[in-house]
Amino acid sequence: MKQRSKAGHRTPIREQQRLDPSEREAIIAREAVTFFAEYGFEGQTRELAKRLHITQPLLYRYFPSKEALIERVYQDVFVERWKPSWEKIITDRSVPLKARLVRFYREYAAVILTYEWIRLFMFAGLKDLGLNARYLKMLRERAFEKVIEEIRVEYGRPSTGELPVTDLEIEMVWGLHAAIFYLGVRQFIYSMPLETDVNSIIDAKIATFLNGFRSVLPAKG
Amino acid sequence: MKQRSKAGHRTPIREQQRLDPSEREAIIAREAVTFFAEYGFEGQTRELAKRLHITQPLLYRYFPSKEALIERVYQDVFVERWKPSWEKIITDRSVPLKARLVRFYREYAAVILTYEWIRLFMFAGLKDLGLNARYLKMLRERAFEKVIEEIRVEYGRPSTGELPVTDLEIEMVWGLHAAIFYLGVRQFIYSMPLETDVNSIIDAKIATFLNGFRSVLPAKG
DNA sequence: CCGATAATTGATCGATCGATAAATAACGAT
DNA sequence: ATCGTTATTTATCGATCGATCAATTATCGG
Repeated sequence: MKQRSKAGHRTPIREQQRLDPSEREAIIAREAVTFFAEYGFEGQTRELAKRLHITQPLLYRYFPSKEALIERVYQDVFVERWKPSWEKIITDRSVPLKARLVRFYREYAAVILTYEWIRLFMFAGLKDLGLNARYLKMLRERAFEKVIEEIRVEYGRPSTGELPVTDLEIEMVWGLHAAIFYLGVRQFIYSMPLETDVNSIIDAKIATFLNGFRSVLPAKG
Repeated sequence: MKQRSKAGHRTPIREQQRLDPSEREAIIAREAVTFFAEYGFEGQTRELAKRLHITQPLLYRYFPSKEALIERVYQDVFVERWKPSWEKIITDRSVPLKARLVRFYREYAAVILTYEWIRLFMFAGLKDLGLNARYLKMLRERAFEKVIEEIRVEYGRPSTGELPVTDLEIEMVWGLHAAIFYLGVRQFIYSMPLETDVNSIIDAKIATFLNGFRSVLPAKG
């Protein structure tokens, strides 16, 4: 009782049937991102195949196992979406510090405050795997510590090379990160629409962040 | 190949066997909390039974379905652990405002910053169900709006009865809540131990929160 | 138009899940 | 002691899961 074409005869309607392997693989990976973001990693491969209008065994021609497909999702979302240019934005001292932070956090927020990113990151964390710890370690090294260094320089304090980042300083940065991340949690996990513009909130948070940071800065060297 | 008693003969060791239904039910519910917090709601009933040293069908004598058991977990964690005294703490004007907030948020944090609470709340959110939205609606009415009202009074502004809570004000409270909640996420979802004392962080957050709140207060009435 | 290649499907396996019913055995009352 | 109640276990069902393999058919070069 198939209905490949409407009236039994061949229809001119283009129903793409056989695709190039590379194209099919990309389509599967793309759909897997939104699928696992919605249902979690226990989402069934049959359901994913249904969304793709293909049969479930076809998935296994392109990915050796469900776990391999999930790894691909991790790669596409958490690795590929990281912009190396962010690190340049933070350290570009031809731009005023506050403007740099605003630009970085706005761009970063635009990437992570999506249905896929937030939910997949949370699903991964609850499943453990250490993926989150690895990602946040990178985030700390490539972004957070640079932010602290730039603030130190701005206020004429010793470099993080001389005096390592303090617990209080890193905690301040975590607090800012928490505020932004939580906007995504409210939207995409709690299903509570935000009543205020995200960029406005970010700007305000950065302002109070910079203000509060002065009280945790190490003494002048 | 059972080993009910060590050497085949009846041992004097007290191996509680038959329990009062009320007691057994309580034990099951208690273990279900930590079990589902660890594995999520897709955790298998057979695994839960193994932890309880009982057989899986016994669970169905006390709970008609797995879903009913999960509902019980929600009740025990998100409803039973709410302390009505918190609302009194916030509104007790014989105590200075800042001291009230510190006390409330410390006590509240002590309840929600646990492995069970944080993870179950997140699992529930990802599964939807509307539980989170319901809980946060209650949190907003019973706590957040009271906090705002007290700050309004402190600074001689119109009551929330006259002038409803503004988006900016509620956003400030969300920010404070986010900072505290995220401490739990870091610990119990990302498995990243905190390097700073929680109460110290809360105190600091409240200080900057109160400071920042003045800039979003409505004009004097 | 034809034949080879391979993308896709149909059929199915083995394990695992929530749930049910009947059998067993622990405990209190008499 | 023994008898009835019922907490608990044993056995099992039906559905569903990830995964495998052989059959099918769309597509392209000649």
